[in-house]
Amino acid sequence: MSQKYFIPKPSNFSFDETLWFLDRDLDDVSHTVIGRTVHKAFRHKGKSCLIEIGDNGTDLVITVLKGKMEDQDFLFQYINEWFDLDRDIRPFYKLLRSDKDLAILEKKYKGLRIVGIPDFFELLCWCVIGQQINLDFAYTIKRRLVERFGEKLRFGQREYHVFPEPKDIMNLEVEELKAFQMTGKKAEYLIGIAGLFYSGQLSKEKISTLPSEEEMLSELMKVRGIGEWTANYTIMKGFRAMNGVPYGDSGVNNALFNLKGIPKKNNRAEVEAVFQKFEGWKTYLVFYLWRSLRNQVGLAPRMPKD
DNA sequence: TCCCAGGGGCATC
DNA sequence: GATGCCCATGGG
Repeated sequence: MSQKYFIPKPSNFSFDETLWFLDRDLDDVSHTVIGRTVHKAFRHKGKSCLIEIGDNGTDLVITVLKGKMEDQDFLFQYINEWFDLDRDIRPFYKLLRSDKDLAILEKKYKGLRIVGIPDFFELLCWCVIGQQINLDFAYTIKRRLVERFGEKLRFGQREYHVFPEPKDIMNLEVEELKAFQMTGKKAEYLIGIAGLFYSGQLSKEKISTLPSEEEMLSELMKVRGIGEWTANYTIMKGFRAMNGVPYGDSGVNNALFNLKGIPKKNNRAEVEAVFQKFEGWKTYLVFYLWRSLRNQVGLAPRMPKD
């Protein structure tokens, strides 16, 4: 008999939007969407397991498909962070309604919540890999890396992968990582970040205890390979920060061009002016703007030419 | 051929 | 602090 857990769904939460985001038309090795469920393999306290998350109407239903999950608190906390469940997002919708260009985001994507990346090491690796290249290519590189260095879990006909641990990356040579078609600099950053995690100089606990988002940003930006964009992306996706804005992000720029006609370049002041009205909910606005770039699964991004 | 992708480091002034 | 260049690859 497999273990099952239930987490009540909060109001203003759309599991379908969550699934849409996890799937999109991208090839993310970190999880697998099957029907109206998502499968994910991860490691906790040295043990690996595979879980399925589904929806019975009133609850999220978590089934442990393989391995054992003895730490229920960890599991619930993980899913809470992953799907941003314990947040009342009504104030965000109130702010959206106050902007005539953005009000449509509530109507179209009601119940969409931020989908995070709770594993801090995975998150930073993903940031570095994704810098400056298109998403399809970034997911391809990540898949190669995970399939090569991450633990494999087989269940049924499928093979799942756990993200590699710092010790699996820290002693690699730059040339080994360059073979995955990343730049030499990115290879250096990944190896360096893995070393910082292994030595304990960088950890989720350490960043979590900082008293403000500003201090998190400046601490993160001390790390080689982490600039303003990555630091903001990191506090958004890994620390549930509410005012992270990855300025310069092409997705944000494209969305604000589509919705508000704001230029895509040299637009810092105009972009800041939009976000200034969303104090306390800036991260949510970023996420909804990204959502607006794609319609449904399988459809190409909607990005008008200049 | 050129520019852009969910950038960042570095040299140079 | 701002500016320009480099990195590597795929797609338009």
